[in-house]
Amino acid sequence: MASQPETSPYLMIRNAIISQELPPRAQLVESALAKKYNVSRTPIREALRRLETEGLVERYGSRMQVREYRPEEMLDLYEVRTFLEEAAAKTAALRHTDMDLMLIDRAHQAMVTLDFDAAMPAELAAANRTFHERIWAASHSAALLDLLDRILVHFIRYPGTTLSTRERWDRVLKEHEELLVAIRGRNAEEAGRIASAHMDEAKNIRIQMYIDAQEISHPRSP
Amino acid sequence: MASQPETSPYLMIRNAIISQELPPRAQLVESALAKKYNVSRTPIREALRRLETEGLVERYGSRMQVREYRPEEMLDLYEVRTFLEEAAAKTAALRHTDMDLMLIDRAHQAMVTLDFDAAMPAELAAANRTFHERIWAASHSAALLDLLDRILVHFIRYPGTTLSTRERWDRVLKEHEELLVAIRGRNAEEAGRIASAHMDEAKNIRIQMYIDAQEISHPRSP
DNA sequence: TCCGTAGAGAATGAATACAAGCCCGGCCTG
DNA sequence: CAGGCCGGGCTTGTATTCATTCTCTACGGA
Repeated sequence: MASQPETSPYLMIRNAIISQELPPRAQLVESALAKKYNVSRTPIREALRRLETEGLVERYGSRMQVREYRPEEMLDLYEVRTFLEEAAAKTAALRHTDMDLMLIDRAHQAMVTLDFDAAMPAELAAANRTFHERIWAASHSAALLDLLDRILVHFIRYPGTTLSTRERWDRVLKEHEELLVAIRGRNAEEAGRIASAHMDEAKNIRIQMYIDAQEISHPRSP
Repeated sequence: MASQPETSPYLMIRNAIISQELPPRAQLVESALAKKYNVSRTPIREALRRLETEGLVERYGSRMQVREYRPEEMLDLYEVRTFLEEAAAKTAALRHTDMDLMLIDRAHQAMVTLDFDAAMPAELAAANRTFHERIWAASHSAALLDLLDRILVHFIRYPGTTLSTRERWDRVLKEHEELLVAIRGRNAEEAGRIASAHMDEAKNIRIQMYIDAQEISHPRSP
């Protein structure tokens, strides 16, 4: 099976979790993983510990398994992310340099010129992610970046994107534009307000996606 | 030297860093630490990795050393903590249960009845910490608690407390009282505003403490 | 038939052994 | 004398072996 040690066990296990090859509640047995990835237990242990501190893996006693999210955790994650995005927008408004503005603007222009119909969903998501990343960077706060990294790890486990309709995409562009203007004008309160509302929308779409998924798997009326 | 394996190498190294026994930029050599704590390199490695993800230890190439904070990082940490405390207060206002309120109130009463002059600074700090922890708990957000844990790790490395004068202590009590009222009234915006202002004060005191320390070690006029 | 216990097996935790890379110092040459 | 190259030792990374704990199963007795 897997034989070339191209990447670290950490990344391989991480990818296996994200791709659901290792589904939630899957048992993570060191010796089995060691055999699968053709390394000894030592690097596997290290990878599992790291994944544990990231929160992708959980221990029950001494056994470890892939962490399973409950629906209400998704809500928590979105709410906390909303607070962090608000904080990043406020701080970016106060601390940004001209170079930061240029980078944010470029990311914004890249989104504007993207052809929604021709682009893959992953491309849309990546462009959107870049825009947000550049705002985080403009906050020049290592502590804030650290927390954002930590919280965003959990988002990669949710499939799909909240940018799937043209209507939503256009609204995102508009809100990004407003956010950019507020940051450029060093209007921290306004930037924070816009960022917060922006994330709230994403949260609501996510909730709707979840409800729809539930309806499909457990239809109320046949 | 250190011979009884009472606690984990992780905690022992951590304490050594906090107590400055291992000062900033101290080289962390696995074999040396293993010998010092009478364990093999394996648990030492594990401890170092964990401390690395916590941000207390940093790697330069493959070598590891105790992380050194620059003054502006302290500011970042306080600002981010302020955002998180604001978020926790807002969320606690919305989500608290009656039990949460009782616990917060008890922590508050414990602070009120503490005799400022008789108490040790560590006692004052601990009582204050408990009050804040109960508010975090009342947010019922695991994600928020996780981020608070992560950011607060860095605060333990700063010596002293911002509660050293009676005037400050009384003001803290007053603000806690207001915060408690806002949370009880489920007034999220007000609670967030109070918590934010409360942390801003602590930040400013911290900055003043830093300036004073600088003045002493590098006096401007002899 | 069900409960309790004992034992075997497997999993993690720790220690030791082995491999590879890096840095530093000394030596040699231009 | 200066600069570059080579070698040795130290440090981290990985593998392997040993110890301990925990669970699951099977058997025996009430």
